[in-house]
Amino acid sequence: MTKVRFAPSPTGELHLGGARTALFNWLFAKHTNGEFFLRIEDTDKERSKQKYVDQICESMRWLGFTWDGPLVFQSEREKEYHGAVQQILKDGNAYRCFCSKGSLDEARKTADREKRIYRYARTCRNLPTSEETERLNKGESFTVRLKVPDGETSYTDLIYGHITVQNTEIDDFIIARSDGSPTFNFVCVLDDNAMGITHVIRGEDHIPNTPKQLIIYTLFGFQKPEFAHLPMILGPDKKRLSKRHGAPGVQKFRDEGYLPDALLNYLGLLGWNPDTEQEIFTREDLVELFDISQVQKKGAVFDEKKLHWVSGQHLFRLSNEQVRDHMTELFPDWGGDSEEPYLMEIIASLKERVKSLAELKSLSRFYFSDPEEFDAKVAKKRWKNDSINKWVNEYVSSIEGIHDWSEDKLELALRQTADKLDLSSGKLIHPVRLGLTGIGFGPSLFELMRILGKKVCIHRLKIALEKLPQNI
RNA sequence: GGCCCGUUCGUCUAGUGGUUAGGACUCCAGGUUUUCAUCCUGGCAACAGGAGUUCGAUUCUCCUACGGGCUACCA
Repeated sequence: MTKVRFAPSPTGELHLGGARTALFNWLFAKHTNGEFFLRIEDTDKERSKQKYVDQICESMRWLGFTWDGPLVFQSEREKEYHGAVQQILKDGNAYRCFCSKGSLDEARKTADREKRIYRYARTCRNLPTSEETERLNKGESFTVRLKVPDGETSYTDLIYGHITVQNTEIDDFIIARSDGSPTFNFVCVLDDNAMGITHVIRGEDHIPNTPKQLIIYTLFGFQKPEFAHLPMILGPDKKRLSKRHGAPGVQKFRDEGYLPDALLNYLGLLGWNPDTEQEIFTREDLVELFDISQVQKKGAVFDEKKLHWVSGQHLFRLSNEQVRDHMTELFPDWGGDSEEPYLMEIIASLKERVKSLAELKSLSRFYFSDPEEFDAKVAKKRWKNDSINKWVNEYVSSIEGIHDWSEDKLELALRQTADKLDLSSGKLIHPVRLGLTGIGFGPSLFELMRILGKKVCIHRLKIALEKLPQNI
């Protein structure tokens, strides 16, 4: 059975890049009927925060990425890591390094200045046991470095293909810091092995780490997983979208009213495509079609305009009830104490003209309260002079007598009024819309009038007749 | 600097040793619509450059350029 994991470090909220890595892992797991785990990489105690753990979990839930088994925290596995460090030292595949941070920094700077390639000089690689014991007894602090063997390391990436690195390019890297805590490349292997991970799917930025980790797998005799590296998500400047460069967190998209499935759809198509001309996919479609070998190798620029479009497509494919559920989840106050059927009418009239839940909320305002003000630009264009008052008044009189408050009747009344006044219907429709909603766009006038009801319409038009002429 | 990776319209992408290089988003024009949105029609717009292989390269190879990642006692 395939087992994959998403392993964020809780040093920030879940951002787009992380969300996509999680998505591809999740899709891969679901597509292969495997398991998907969530592991919190909190070995960096300085920067890891509980707040971010909570935020990441919340975002994962919002996206619908439920994980199998318990949440794994690296901070809870220190004993295992410590044992492994002792083991690898005992095996002679790692050694204690007494070089100070300061002297290493110095060596690095010197190499830079002299335009040489910096490599750790392996000063401590073959220290005589006596010297090592002596320095240990003196209480000198040390790190533990891996003894990188000669030769080369290669693997076949599920996305990038064969990758080979000469081991001479790999430093004897540190696997345990001077405070005894293990580093990423070491614990990553230990955990993936312990969790039985079969496929490591992560960002392209980990490609250089993979040979290091492969060496550790070999040294411990662990079974190696498959690796797949995902290209980066780029900003408009083609630079990696990262936290430092203001990568938006997943929660921002939720707050702006994007549906999780829309975000998933968009993110899925960013760097992957199932070789069809279809663009809109449900979560189930994605699971069914996902194939990691079709993932693109180059980074992809994030385009919010297209996400916006995808979002609109998803929104109008939902039933009115589904939209209502999303609205009440995101905006608990939305709709106030309005009756269910009223909300359904509202959603039906708006859902295909908006692209996000936030837009729906804002456009629906006039359904719940009288307009507080009238769009000045529209007023200037549509309510130019006093004769508008006369026309609107005439229409109000004509609809006051309507008992069957239907769109047909309302339209008939309007056309008759317009005829009587020798006007094109538009001359009357626009001012009436403005008076009723305060804005110059929205659903069909007669539809929104029907939904608002007779009493509200007449009331609002009377207010408008008083207020709007003041703006002329 | 070194190592690794990449390069088709502005963006996301499809594609083939011979195609009018296809689709989507954006943008523009027109149509529908009482408005907006939708919808429909149309338009702009790409194989990074050079050499080689070949009857023929966007497609295969090499080089260059450009872009990205890594180069920590971060992950």
